[in-house]
Amino acid sequence: MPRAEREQLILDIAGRRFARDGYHAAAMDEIARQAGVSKPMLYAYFESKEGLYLAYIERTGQELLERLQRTFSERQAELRLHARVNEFFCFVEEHRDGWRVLFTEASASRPVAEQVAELRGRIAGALRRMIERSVAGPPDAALGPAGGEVLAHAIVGAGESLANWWLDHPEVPRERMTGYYAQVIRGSLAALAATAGPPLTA
Amino acid sequence: MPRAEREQLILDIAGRRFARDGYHAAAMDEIARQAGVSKPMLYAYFESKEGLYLAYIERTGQELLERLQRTFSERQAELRLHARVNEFFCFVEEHRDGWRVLFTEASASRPVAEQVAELRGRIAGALRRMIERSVAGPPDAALGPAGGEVLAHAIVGAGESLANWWLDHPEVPRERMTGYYAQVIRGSLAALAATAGPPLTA
Amino acid sequence: MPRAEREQLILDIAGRRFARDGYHAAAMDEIARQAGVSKPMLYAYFESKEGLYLAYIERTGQELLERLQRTFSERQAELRLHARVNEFFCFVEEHRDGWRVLFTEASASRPVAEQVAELRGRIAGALRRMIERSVAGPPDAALGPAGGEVLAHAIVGAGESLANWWLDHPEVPRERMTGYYAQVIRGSLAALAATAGPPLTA
Amino acid sequence: MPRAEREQLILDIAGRRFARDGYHAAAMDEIARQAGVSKPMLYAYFESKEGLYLAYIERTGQELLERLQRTFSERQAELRLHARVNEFFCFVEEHRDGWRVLFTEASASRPVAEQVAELRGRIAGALRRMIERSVAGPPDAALGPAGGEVLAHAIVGAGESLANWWLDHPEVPRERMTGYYAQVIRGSLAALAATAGPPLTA
DNA sequence: GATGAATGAGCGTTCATTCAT
DNA sequence: CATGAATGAACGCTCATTCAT
Repeated sequence: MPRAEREQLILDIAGRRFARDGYHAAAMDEIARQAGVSKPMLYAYFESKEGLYLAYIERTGQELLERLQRTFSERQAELRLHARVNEFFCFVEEHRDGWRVLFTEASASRPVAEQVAELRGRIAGALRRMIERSVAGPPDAALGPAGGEVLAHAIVGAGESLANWWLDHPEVPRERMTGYYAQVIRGSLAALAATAGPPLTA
Repeated sequence: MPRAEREQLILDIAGRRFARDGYHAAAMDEIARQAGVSKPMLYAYFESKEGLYLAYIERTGQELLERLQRTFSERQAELRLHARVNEFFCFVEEHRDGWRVLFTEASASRPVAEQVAELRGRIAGALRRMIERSVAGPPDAALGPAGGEVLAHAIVGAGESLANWWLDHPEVPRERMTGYYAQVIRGSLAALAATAGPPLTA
Repeated sequence: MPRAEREQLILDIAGRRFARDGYHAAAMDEIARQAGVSKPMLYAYFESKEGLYLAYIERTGQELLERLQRTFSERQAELRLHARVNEFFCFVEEHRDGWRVLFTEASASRPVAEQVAELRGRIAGALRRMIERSVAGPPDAALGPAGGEVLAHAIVGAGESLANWWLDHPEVPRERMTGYYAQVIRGSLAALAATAGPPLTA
Repeated sequence: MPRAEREQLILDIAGRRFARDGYHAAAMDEIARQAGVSKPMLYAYFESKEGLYLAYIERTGQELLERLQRTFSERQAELRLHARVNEFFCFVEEHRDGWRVLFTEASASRPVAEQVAELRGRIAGALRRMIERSVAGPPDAALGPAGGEVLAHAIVGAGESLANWWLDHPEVPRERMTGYYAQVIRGSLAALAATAGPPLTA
C-alpha cells in the first residue's frame, strides 16, 4: 500500500477516535492497532500525536473550505448564499466525526487551538468578503468599523451552534436547517446594514 | 480562613489553570501549590479533579445565569434585549477565565460535557421563551416547528463566537459589541418571523 | 465515659473493621467515625494504627488463653482434652472477628506478626506441657527430641485449619467439630508415642 | 532476553519482596528496580499488582501440586504417604519465599484470598481422596459425615504449621519433620477410623 | 522499511499522622 | 481535654515516545 493512501486510512481511523474519545483519551496504541500499522509508523508519518491531530484537522478543514468555495462561481447572490449554507450542512452530515473534532474538541493544545482558530478565521474572512460585497458603498460606512468581520464571526458561530444542535436532532431535514440558517444570515445582514448605512444591494 | 472562603480561593486558582492550560494539562499539584493548600485539601473539598472542574463550571455558570436574569425586570422589550446583551459582555469581560473554561474547554469528560451542555440548554431555553413571546400568535406558526429552539441556538452560538472574537480584540469597546450582537439578534428574529408568519409585535 | 470503657468500645469497632476489611484496608478515619471518637483520641489511646491492632490482638489473645486455662483444673485428662477443645470452638464461635484477625489476617507488619507468633507459641507451649505430661517417662525419650513441641505445633495448626473450615461450614454442630479435633489430637499423640517409646499413660 | 524467561525472573524477584515485606509494603517501583525492568513492563506483563501477585501464587501453587502428584505412582500406600510428606517438606525447603507468600501472607485482597483458598481446597481434596481410599467401606460410614473433608483440613493445617515452625528451626533435619508429620497423619486417620467404623485397610 | 519491546515522566489519589484551636 | 482541619509521603498506574532488531 502506498504511503499516501495509508496516511489517509490512518487519518480516518484517528479522526474517529478523536471524535469519539476526545484528544487526550484517544490513545496512540489504539489508533495504531485499529489502523493496522505499528506505532513507529504513526510517528514516522506524523511526528507526534499532536502532529497527527493537526494533520487530521488540516485535511478536514481543507475539505470544508473547498466545499464552501466550490459554490462560489454561482451567479445570483441569493442562490450563492443558499447553496453555500446547504453545502455547509452537507459537510456536517457527511463528516460528523470531522465536524466534532474541528468544532467541539478544539482546545487540545496550543498549536491545535491556533490551527482551528486559523481555519475559523479563513472561513470568517471569506464570509466577510461576501458580506462586504453585499452592501452598497465602502463596508465600514455601511456596517461600522470592523463590522464586516464581527458579523462574519457572529454568523460562523451561529452556524457552528446550529450544526451541533442538528447533530443531536437528526430528525430535522437538512433543508429546514439550511432555511433557518440562511434566514439568520440574511436577517443579521439586513439589520446591520439598515442601522449603519444605505440598504443592501443584493 | 473559613472553609467557604478558601473554597472560593481555590476555585479562582483552579479556574485560571483550567483556562490557561486546559483540563488535562492542569495538574492538581500545581493548583494546590498556587492556592497555598495541600493536595489532600483539594480532595477533601472537591472529591476529585473532575469534581473541582465541575464546581468551577457550576459557580461560573450560576453567575452567568444570574446576570442574565437580573436584567429581567426591565419594562421595554428593546431595553431588555439591550440590557441582557450588555450584561453578557460584562460577564465575559470580568470572567475571561471562566468564559474560556465554559465555552472553549468544554469537552474534558462526559459529566463535564453534560453539565456544560445543560447550561447552554438553559440559556438557550430562556432565549427561546423570549423569542416566542416576541412574535405574534403561536410560535410554531410564526417560526416554523421548533423554530424558536433553532433560532435560540443560533443566537447563543453567535454570542459565543462574538465573545471569543472580542477576547482577541479587546480594543473594541463593549458598547459596540453589544450593538452588533443586538442587531444580529433583532435581524434574525425579524427575518425568521417575516418569512413564516405575521410581523413581530415587540 | 471512663477511658477504660471507651478503649474497649474502640477495640470492638476496630476489631470488626480489621476482620472485615483487613489491616490495610481498614481506615483510621472509619474506625474513629464508627467508634464515635475523634482521630486524635485514637492516637492518644493507642499511639498508632499498629498499636491499635496490637492492642486488639493482645486482648483477643488473652481471652483465648484464659478460656483454655479455665478448663485446666478439671480432673480427668480425657475430660480435660475434650473440655479444652470444646472451649476452643466456643471461642471461635463467639469471636468470629477476633479469630479472623488473629489467625487469618496475621501478617500485617513485623511487630504484629511477632505478637501473633508469640501467642501461638504460648498456646503451643501449654499444649506441649499437656502432651508431655501425658506420656510416660521423659518426653524426649517418648517423643523424640523436640517431639513435644513439634507435635504441639501440628495440633495447633490442625485446630486453626479446622476452625477456619468451620467458619465456612457453620451448619456443622460444634460437638462434631470438637469430636473430630479431639480424635485427631488423641490419634496423633498415640501414633507418636507408639513409635518412639512406651505407651501413653493418660 | 525472551519474554517468558524475563517473566520468570520478575516472578522470582516479586516473590521475594512479597515474602519479605508483605503484599502492601512491597512497592511496584522497588520490584521493577530489582528486576531490572521498568514499571510499565511489569504492567504490560502482569496487568496490575494484584495480577503479579496472583501470577506468583499460581506458579508456586502449581509447583507444589505437581510435586505432590509426582509421588503418586508409588506402589505401597505407606511409601506413598511418606514420599508425599517428604516431597512437601522438600518444597518448603526449596521455596521458602513461595511458601511464606502462599501460606502466611494470604489475605491481601479478595481475589488473592480466593485463589489461595482454592489451592488449599485442591490439596485438601487430594488428601481427602487419599484418606477415603484408606478406610474400608463407604467413607461416611467410616469417618462420619464430611469426616474425610474435615480430617483433610486438619492435616493440611497441621502441615502448614509444621512447615512454619520448621522455617524457624532449620536445624531440625527434614527426615525428622517428615517422620513427625507422617505419624500425625497416620495417627489421626487411625483414631478417626477406629471410632467411627471398622479398622483401616492400608 | 517496519516492528516488538521497552521506558521516562508524571498524574490522580489515599492515608496515617499531627497541629492550632 | 478534645477536635476540626490540614499535610507529607507514597503508591498504583498510564501514555507518548523511542531503540534494537
